[in-house]
Amino acid sequence: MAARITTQQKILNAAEALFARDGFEQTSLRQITHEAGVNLASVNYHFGSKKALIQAVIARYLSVFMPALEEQLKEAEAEKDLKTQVLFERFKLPLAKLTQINKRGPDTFLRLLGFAYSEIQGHLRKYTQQEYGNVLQHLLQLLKRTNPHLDEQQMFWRLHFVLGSVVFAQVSGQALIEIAQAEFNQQIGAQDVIDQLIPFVSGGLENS
Amino acid sequence: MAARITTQQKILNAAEALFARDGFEQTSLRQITHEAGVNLASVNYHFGSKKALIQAVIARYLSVFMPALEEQLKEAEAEKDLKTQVLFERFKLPLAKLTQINKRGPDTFLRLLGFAYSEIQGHLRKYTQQEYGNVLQHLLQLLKRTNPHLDEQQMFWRLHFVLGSVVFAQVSGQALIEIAQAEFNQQIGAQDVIDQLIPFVSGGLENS
DNA sequence: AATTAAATTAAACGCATGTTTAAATCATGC
DNA sequence: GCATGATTTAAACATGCGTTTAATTTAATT
Repeated sequence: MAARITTQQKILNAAEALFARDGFEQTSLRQITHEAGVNLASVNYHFGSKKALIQAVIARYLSVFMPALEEQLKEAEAEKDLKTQVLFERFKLPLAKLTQINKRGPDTFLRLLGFAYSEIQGHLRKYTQQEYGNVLQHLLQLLKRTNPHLDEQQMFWRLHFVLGSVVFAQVSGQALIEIAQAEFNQQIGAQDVIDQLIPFVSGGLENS
Repeated sequence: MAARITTQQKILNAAEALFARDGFEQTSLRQITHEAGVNLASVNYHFGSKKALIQAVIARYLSVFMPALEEQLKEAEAEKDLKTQVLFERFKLPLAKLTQINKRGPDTFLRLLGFAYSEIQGHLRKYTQQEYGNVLQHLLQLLKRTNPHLDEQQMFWRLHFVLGSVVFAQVSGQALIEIAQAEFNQQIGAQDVIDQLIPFVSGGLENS
């Protein structure tokens, strides 16, 4: 078959863009189907429900991101004097890989993640844990190695704080970028935010 | 007049509890009025709209918190060898003062703040800036003093990351607390989360 | 006690949402 | 080329929302 875009793909593409821009609850199926140029009922036909569509959108990104991250963690594992910040830097490549889904894939993914965490807390955590629990365990193990001074409980909380910072930076990101651009008179992109974020979360995680 | 609870207060009390638990958009006026034991229409009669009710709920907390914070900042100002972490510790007292509104006031306030930032971004920022801009400026000035190695732009981003961590910790807080309790077999409260959070945001902000 | 204003009430309005239905259209395999 | 299954379509459905209305009850004032 030719590279024709199916209805399912049209829906996924329109949905991820709108979800990333406005959030899951703020985006209606009517917006999505209008944007995709398909019939309203086709979402329920192809995906079953809005909730299932959300899951499908996120799953598409996780299926690219997570294996790439695991590969990076394997490499980090081999480093002899591993530092927290260097470890976090290794998130950049898997993130960049998401351009293969979408030109603005990295931004899209992080914003989806942000909304997913603030809107449908339980679901995503469970799904990620179940599907990619080993990758997250690997990350935790490496962080323990770079931060032997932190006990289990401290590590638990700080990891979630790190996640919170990332998520917040993306969800509020666009608004903040605009404020920053006005304030500092220079062009700022999502990548710059990541570069600012990494020393912050590294310092936060490491602090004794 | 006696200390009878007015309809307005009943609404405010029910609203803040439900808002803090489920978020602003997830909470309907029908829930609120049912919980408060008043008529549905009374919200619009006394407050004008749902949006105005949200603002009233938040304003009640800010009007207690912000002056108390300003007082703390004045004292910090006088310290001779001020550290970032010590500065952040000064948030604890103003937070604790919120028990005068509600026994669970500190928790409630932080969760409201979290939802406010993730749901109605623009509004709150503008309102806070307008009403308590001087307090926030004071905080910024003290942070610059404890972190002379950071330039304007770094400080801008890190301050927002700090805010993001706090907000996230509260919004996802209850879910995380339950996970933590199951994992570590001990009672954990919102105060413990704050205690974990302070070294994290301090370290993140300071990191060179 | 009568009058006037404030507050409460039940009901309905208008609108947007996710979902379902049933008919029409398309594609595919025999 | 026709029959069968998959897909698309327009319409309606059921529900929940914030808000408004108009009538009633309560409270305060004269």
